[in-house]
Amino acid sequence: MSETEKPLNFIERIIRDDLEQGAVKQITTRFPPEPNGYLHIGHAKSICLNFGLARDFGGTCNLRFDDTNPAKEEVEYVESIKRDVQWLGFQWDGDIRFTSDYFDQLHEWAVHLIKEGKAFVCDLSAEEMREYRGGLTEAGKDSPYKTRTVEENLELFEKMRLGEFDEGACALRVKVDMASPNMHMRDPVIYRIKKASHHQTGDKWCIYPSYDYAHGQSDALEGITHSVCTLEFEEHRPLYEWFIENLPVPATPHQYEFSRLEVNYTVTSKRKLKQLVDENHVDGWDDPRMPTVSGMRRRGFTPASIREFCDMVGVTKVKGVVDMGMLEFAIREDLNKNASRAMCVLHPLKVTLTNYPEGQAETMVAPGHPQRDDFPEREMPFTRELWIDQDDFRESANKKYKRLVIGKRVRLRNSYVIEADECVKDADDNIIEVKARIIENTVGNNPEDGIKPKGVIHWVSADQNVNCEVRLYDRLFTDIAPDAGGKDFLECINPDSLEVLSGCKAEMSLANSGIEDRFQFEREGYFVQDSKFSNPDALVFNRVISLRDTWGK
RNA sequence: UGGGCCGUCGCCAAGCGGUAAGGCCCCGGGUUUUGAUCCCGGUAUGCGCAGGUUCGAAUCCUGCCGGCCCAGCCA
Repeated sequence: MSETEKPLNFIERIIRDDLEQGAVKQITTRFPPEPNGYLHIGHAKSICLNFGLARDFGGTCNLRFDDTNPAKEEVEYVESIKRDVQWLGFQWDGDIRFTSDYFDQLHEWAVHLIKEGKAFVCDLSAEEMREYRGGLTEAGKDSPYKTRTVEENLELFEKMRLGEFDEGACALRVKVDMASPNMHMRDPVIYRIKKASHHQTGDKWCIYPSYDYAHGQSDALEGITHSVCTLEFEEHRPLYEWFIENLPVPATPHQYEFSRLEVNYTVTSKRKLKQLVDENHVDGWDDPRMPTVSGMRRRGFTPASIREFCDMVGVTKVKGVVDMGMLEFAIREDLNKNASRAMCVLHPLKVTLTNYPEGQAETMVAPGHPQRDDFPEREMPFTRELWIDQDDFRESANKKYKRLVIGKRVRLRNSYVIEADECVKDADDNIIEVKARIIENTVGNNPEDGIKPKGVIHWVSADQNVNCEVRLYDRLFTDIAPDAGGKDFLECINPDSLEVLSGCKAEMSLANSGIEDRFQFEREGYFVQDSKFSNPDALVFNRVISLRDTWGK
């Protein structure tokens, strides 16, 4: 019992201690995406972490859009993010929050900092500011505008707010320490002019708070106890704390950092993902090959499998790259347990059973799931002409090949054992038909002559089946680290990442499947009915993931 | 080169001074009307390296080495 308990990660341990020591009564976390792109697998980890923490420790988790940069943000993104969070199985506490909800308070506190002599309006240009900031090894120097009086700063800041200055003409900066070895402490900008209308506040503002200034204060306003973010914000923590100490905020949240999730053979950079979409390398943000939450949804991943994957990889401060195989394991594990089985022939090859009467048909019955009895049985007609997969027949083969070979037997899944006699070829020497015979009385029984077939193949009646299109996906990139420095990730794109198969033949039970229904096409893999291209008259299935294959096709 | 952080099996990851969990991958074997699933078994005398403290060190100390991040009016 206790030996199977999962050890707590470092953040869970901090929370457990805070709760035990009474540092906090109840925890509140938040997932704070910027609505400037679609969520990807890395965000999924953050979502699972933040919402999971709240769930496991009896707290709550907010969804807050960090919308301080109207130039890059859009409502389309906030809508997709809301949908993705819910699809993943989480519900935020109360209403959706926006950092922009706090613009008034944030502005008021900026004025407060000015009055305290801790903030000033700086007229340095961006380039000048960079020069004054100094370098990694040398201290920066004070802005010549740092000595402006409180009154002057108040007046200038008000003029900024009123739109009297052009973008970039000046910015509000906080007086921290130009000599700090931490670059973020060198009098950072907390308000800048951006004459862009905002998706939430419209044209009310033309000055917007910076992330560093807005984030911690928003956390404080929402009563966030544990503000969890990724490693690159580690150096921002002293600044985060500086604001909390220097402003009359209602709470004292604390920031903790963990390493972001990366998966090999893919990219998780919003910029690159957006580029793939904008330059049409993929079919939109929800292309089934994309590592976005919407792409994975369309690909056929289940929310549970993504949660399980995030759980498997753990939470640490170690930068690492998780093997794609782990993600594949998570979805296979879920679908193996929960997807109903079906047969679908991807590359049809006709088999004519010469000893089976024309016009005759019997009904074969197959379990919906081999290990579960709560799935309804499937019925399928068996007829003289069938489809099997081209890969499942060879004129001759060595003994390792366990499928249909001339002169040999094979079991048709859930049906008869058959033996091949000959094959028919076209003018180009392509095999276009196999002539075979059923072995009598082998449905549910082994052949009476004791010659058992080596293998089992799937099939579909050539008379009654469901025609469909099947889309096979492979990894979007051929390089194990398309994101790694130096290379152009676009050149790593796998030209064969999508293979569209039309004229596939599926068993009749798939005729009434619905959008996003998932199946295991036996011996092939897991498939989902595509939410974009599939319709009742033209079914389209996406391969979520192939079956584990230790033989290698 | 200033500062911050990180180095335990091919990949994730436990371990918090008492003698290296687990998962993925991989390799054997068993069951099987899916070359799937499932079930058994195997895989670090060693924890970046070198010293030191200790009866005892992945865990403590010292010094190195390696990697990542920071000089946006992005988040």
